[in-house]
Amino acid sequence: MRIATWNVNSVRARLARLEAWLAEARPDVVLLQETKCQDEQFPREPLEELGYQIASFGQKTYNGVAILARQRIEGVELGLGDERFDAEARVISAQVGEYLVASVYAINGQEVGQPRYHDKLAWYASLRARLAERFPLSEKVVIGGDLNVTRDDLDVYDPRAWHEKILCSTSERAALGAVLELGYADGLRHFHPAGGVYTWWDFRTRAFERGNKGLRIDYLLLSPPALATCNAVEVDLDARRGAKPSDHAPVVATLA
DNA sequence: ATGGTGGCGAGGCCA
Repeated sequence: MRIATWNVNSVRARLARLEAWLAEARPDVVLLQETKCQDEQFPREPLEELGYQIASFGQKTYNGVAILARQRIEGVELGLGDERFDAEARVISAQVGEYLVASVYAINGQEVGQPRYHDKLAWYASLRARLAERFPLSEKVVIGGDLNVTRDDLDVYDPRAWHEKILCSTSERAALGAVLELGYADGLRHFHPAGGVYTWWDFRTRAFERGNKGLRIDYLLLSPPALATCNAVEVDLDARRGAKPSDHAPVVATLA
């Protein structure tokens, strides 16, 4: 069983890359973020032809999350159950076989201290409450997403440049830490404890091409039973190379 | 401090 998370930065703009990646990597479950389209615009047919069922929670222009799975997707739930945030399509969850999975796209926050930064911290508290209420840690839970926070400086190519900047501030890291403290393992860090493994590289500074000047802001969070069956978590850097990539690379967990 | 690129959708917003 392989479960992946990938911020594709528009599922329509990325369709050819997504199709090629699915055909080659053949993950069993894919948790997508930033699909950037309404559900009726979601390119279902070409992905169904590759053998995937689809559950999507989209909106016009921004955000959007989805679950692709090679087996039945059941019990789909949308949002956090929090009216302050559910106008934005940022969370979808479902049962896929023995796994309870969620695809999560955290608020970016724009800049430390800005209104959206405070929204982000409030959103994180809501996410934590939702997980505590609806995601039993005794189950095999896998939460994948662009969480838009580095866990610590091991996730930052240049910690001095990013010190207390957006994605790296102490309060954001504490908000993510409070989610992990529910009892989730940080899958990628678990298998790469030394850090230096990144998942996002800024287009604007050509941060990938200039030499892996990235951050790790994408996660696979594993409940204890999921961690117990997990053999590896890796970043697929090939998906960040070549023509028309997303600015994020997929993260893939291999589970027994 | 600013701007750099990319996506959406048709000018500016967001990342």
